[in-house]
Amino acid sequence: MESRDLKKAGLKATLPRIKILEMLEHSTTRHMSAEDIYKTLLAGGEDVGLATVYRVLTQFESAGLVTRQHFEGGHSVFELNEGKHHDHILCVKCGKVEEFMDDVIEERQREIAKKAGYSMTDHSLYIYGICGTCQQQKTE
Amino acid sequence: MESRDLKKAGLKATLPRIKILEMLEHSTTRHMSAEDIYKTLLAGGEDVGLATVYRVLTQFESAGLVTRQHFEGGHSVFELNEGKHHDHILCVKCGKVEEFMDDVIEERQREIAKKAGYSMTDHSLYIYGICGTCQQQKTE
DNA sequence: AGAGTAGTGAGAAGCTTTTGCATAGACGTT
DNA sequence: AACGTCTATGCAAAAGCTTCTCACTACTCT
Repeated sequence: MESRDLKKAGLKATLPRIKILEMLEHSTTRHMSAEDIYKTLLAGGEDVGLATVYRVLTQFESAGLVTRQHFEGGHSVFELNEGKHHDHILCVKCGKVEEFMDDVIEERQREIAKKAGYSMTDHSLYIYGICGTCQQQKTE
Repeated sequence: MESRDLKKAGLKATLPRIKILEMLEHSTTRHMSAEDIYKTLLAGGEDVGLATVYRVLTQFESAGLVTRQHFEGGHSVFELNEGKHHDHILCVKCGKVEEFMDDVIEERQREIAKKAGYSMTDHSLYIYGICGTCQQQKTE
């Protein structure tokens, strides 16, 4: 039952919050926009407002349950925070998103920040490319 | 004279384009938002529209004269493209932006993309932190 | 049950960026 | 230098994403 996770995060277990958390846990697409979540909930017969979805996601982010990814094109997607940090590689053709994790880069970033006199709080790394599948379809 | 650069890029040398290019070349802040540029031009007595600034910057980007950086918070900044690729480190307190370049990371990214079956087209790396100056002001 | 507090939905508002359209301007040709 | 064409511009309106406002509902605690 997810309500436990919510309580643990200091959030009341309300219906929209439970539904959204469930959706993030069970969806096949790990990266969903607020709009995606909203539409899926509506399609599932739930009666939520888009504003609530944004509110809840923002709360989840503050609570550390979820991470917000700022993709290009001005919209964000959210993914469940499952402890392990990672970065993203995305296909510019089909929009597929994969995750990866590299200790060399992580370490190197820390060094760079230190050398520049910064105390690093966060970082974001996106690799853009064309995935294997899309490379085969030589359609342009 | 910048009009030569513009022609070389296949763009007509119009006043707004010349002014914007000059601004990018001579500004002390290397990273300017469209709004920044627009306001500065107005303050300088030029009569341009914000739409034109966006249009011109987009054209400059296509022509390779300028690079667009997607910072968090939903707005972009532009910087003159001077050949050398680099990434950014920014202070979350004062908003300062610095540039850095690290071959280890560049190389590593290429490897990661290849391992994932992608042909890398681009990447973006932002390190967020608190800069030296802001760390000293212990105002929370 | 009642009072107080927190959460919600709907729509309006905010921001950045883009688009439509009539006018102004650049460039090659007379 | 003037002309005609075709592109570029400015303005205002629109679009897309996200946040805010507010009346209302649902919960909590006594």
